[in-house]
Amino acid sequence: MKYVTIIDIARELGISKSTVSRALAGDAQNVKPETMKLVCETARRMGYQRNETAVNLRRQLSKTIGIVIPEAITSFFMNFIQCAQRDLRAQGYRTIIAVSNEDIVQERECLQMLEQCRVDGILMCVCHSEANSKMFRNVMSRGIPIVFFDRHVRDTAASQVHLDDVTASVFMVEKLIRSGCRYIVHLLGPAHIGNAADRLHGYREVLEKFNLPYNPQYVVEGGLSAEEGARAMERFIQTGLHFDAVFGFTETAVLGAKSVLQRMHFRIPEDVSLCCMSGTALCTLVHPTLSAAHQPTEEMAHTATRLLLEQLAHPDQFKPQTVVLPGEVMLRESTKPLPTLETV
Amino acid sequence: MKYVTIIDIARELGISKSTVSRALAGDAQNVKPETMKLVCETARRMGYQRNETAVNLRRQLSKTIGIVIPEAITSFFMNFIQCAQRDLRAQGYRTIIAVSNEDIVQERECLQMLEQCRVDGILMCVCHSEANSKMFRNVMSRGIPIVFFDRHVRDTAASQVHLDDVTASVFMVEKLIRSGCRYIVHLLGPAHIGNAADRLHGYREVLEKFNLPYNPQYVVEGGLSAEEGARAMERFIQTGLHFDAVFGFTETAVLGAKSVLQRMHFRIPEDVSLCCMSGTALCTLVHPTLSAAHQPTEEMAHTATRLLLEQLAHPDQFKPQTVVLPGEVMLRESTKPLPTLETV
DNA sequence: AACGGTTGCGGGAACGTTTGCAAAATAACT
DNA sequence: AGTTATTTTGCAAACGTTCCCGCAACCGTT
Repeated sequence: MKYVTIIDIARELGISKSTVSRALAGDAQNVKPETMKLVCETARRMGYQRNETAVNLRRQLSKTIGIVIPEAITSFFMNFIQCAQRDLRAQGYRTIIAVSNEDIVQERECLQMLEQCRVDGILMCVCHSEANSKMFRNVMSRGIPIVFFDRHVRDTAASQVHLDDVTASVFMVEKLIRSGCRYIVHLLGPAHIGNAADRLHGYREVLEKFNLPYNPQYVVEGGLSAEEGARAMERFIQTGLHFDAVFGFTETAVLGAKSVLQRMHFRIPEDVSLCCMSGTALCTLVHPTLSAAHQPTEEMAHTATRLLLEQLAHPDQFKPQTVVLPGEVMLRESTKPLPTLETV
Repeated sequence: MKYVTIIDIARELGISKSTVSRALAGDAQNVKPETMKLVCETARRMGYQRNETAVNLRRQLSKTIGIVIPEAITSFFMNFIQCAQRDLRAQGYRTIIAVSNEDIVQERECLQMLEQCRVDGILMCVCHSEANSKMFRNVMSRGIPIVFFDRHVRDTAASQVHLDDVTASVFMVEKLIRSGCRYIVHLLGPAHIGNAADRLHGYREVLEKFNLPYNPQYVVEGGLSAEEGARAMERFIQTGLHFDAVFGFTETAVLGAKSVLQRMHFRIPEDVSLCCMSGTALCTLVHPTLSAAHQPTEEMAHTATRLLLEQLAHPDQFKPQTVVLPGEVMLRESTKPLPTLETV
């Protein structure tokens, strides 16, 4: 039950706790090599484990970074966390994860909890592009830097890193059209997620470029979950409108749509091409494999932690930065192959 | 940068910090109602956020529970964490997540980190059934209770909660046989995961029950990941042995096998039935949907946290307990339907 | 008017560590 | 040997809480 403290070690060796502290900190400037060795050895022998709580209280910082994510189902966030955690641990930071469950009230609670834990900084993926922005400002005004990732945040003085949604969706929808699709359903993301507008924008841009008519009936709220996606698909099918492709805001919703289509014996991709943004490893596990634009998860995590660590290291010369990363589009079995150059 | 402390509040009101502390703690016994209201109001007004670090140092505990998981890809662990987190927060506990990446060295580091953070207890899913058992004993001897979940741990004095692997696999394999399968491949889990033996045991038990021969060539190491599962499937197919079903240790490996089969135009379930243990929501997203025995994730999380909290509340009267939960078998499209009673 | 009981509050030590400053011990010079 | 640098050590304060202990003020009882 009782942990060994530096005082125990000091008593054991008949020296002062200051010296023990310095020795364990490896302060070669101020402690004789022999003493140092002696202290370190007895510390190991006695099973000393430094009390981080005391250190944090003394140092007035926690060496802890909070990570707030909206959900913990998609592997994207899990991968992100793992990457970020690795980078942060390398710099001696712990992490504490908080899940907002796509709920702005829970998101506020998460932030408050992180503040009480005196985190030094926060990596955050918001569940609403503006709902909690005054609270974000509050937190930052208390000197806790926030870096937003993945989802856009409207007018903030913080750094952000996210996908180039417009370019990626333009790329993706263009592929659909070049492969022969003309009637493309878009499963729209929720309005409160900023990226939804960008992805829709990309979709419309391509239609315009190819002189195809934009029909709002082909844009349906697809939600985030597989269930919502499935329901959206069913609703669209009931309209009786002809379609030959589905381009979705996110993977899970499209997978929901996919089940519906397959259950109704649509052939993929012969009858309907399927593709989405925000793809993860899941896309390669389903059948047929799903074409998708992937977030550069690792790069996003590296960039976000780098921005945060830089801000922590030099709070004075901080300039908010928005890093936009290119998505990687992977064409798989769920979309028709592009015509070869010869046939064009 | 500077947080408001109880001393600031005390100074503001011209009273002592003791009173402030008591008032904020809601100690109605020892503080006059008016004082209490006054203090709470000024605290809110001044934006007071209690310093958890100081509290923890003083209280000699951290109100923090560590959760160690082997990976963060499967949604099982994510769901588990979310459930556990909810239960723990309800009791005023924070959680800190550590991922061992299926590596025993990293697992040790995780534990050490948690000790340094002075966690009050640990929920743990081991990556090896015995490799770190002396360290587990060490941690527990220091008074930090551990509850192991999901994966079996050989001879430990700690509480455990896991699936009834034998029964669930018996049930699953029986379904295969009753649906007409005779040549069932088993994708075996890694030897260092205790559950693998139980699941294999269930598989053999059913064969015996139905007087079917046990052929070790039909049992192949399937690993944990989709890649390993795919490779295992390929290797088995190359043996040229006839098979009509695959029963896998885990979902991801079976999904890997599934891609291989589908790419080779095996029809599922007409040519090959597919099913697995450790199913998650993923099973319903793939096509055809995958029959699986599901872990009762929420129940497991509830039970594990309950055991841990009980042990924390009454360390003296602690008796290690092993709770074995029944799995829920879901038959989906990847296995042939059972013959109806009339036809039997 | 003196007493015991309650109520509300303040003083101060403690939790384990770091760190500025001063003191002591050692080394390096005259 | 004496002085000055230099290295090595110890003292004590601080971080923000909690909580034991004691003191005062008030209450009701004899």
